[in-house]
Amino acid sequence: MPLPQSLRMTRQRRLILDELRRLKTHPTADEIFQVVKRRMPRISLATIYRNLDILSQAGVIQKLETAGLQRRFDGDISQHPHVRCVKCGRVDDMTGDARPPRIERMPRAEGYAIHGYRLEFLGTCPQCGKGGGNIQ
Amino acid sequence: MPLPQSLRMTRQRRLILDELRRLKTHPTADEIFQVVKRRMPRISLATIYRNLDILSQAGVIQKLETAGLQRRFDGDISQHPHVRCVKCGRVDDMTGDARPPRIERMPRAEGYAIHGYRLEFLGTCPQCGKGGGNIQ
DNA sequence: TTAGTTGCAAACATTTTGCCGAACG
DNA sequence: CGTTCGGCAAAATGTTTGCAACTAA
Repeated sequence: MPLPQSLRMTRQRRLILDELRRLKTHPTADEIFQVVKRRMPRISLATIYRNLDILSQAGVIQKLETAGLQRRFDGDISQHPHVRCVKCGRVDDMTGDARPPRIERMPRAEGYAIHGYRLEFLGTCPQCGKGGGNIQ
Repeated sequence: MPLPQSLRMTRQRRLILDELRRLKTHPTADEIFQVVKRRMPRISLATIYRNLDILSQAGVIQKLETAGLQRRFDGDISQHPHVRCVKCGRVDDMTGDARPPRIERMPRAEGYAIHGYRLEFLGTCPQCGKGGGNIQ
């Protein structure tokens, strides 16, 4: 479904965008839903999905291409590396030197035109590190 | 669900493993199902899922952590880079120098213990490269 | 005024689970 | 012969869609 000719800033869209930008947790659609619902109780999950889709297509937010069955979103559209906790699935920003790694000796694939790559760090988050971690 | 004390090599498991190793396409569970069904028509999709899960837990196959809603599997358990076609979702092996990139200046994340990273190349596959490519 | 948007419910797609009879070792 | 496994159907999970009413511009 292509973007419409003009985008309206509805109360719902504004709120979704504000909350996504406020959260630093790279939330899933449902996590955004739970937060937004506190301020707008009758909002529907479908509205969340539709707006996340429209906003990411418009380049206002990022749909993260992190591994896993659930999609996560980021209000920060700058390209920066993420860590994913292998135990609970939580995603955080990497801090410090955010420079991407230099890839020497680019591998090839027969017939493919390579455009780029996606890098995701794996680790154990603070919560899961101590206490053994609950697999979510 | 933990692995049982002993694993049996049933006809179903054998067939799933053989077909997965034969295919070089990093198939989804359903794609394996379609292929296996030709030789064992009464097999169930649940059996495919259960066996793919058990075999990957046992380290016999790989559950790929590629982006996207659908999981893909690889009968080759060596760590090697993959390309994903951004147009059709197909996944192929990278050939040539398969050495992982050297990451200088490892970024950090507060409180995380970083174990490693996941690298996935993006590109356009031979089919999608010519003809504009059909979004699947 | 009208194209774009919402809430709701229902549909969809993928993966998981409970049950019980079958079969591997 | 005990444990593991398979087939089936149903459930669970995450996402998308059709539609009539509503609303921002």
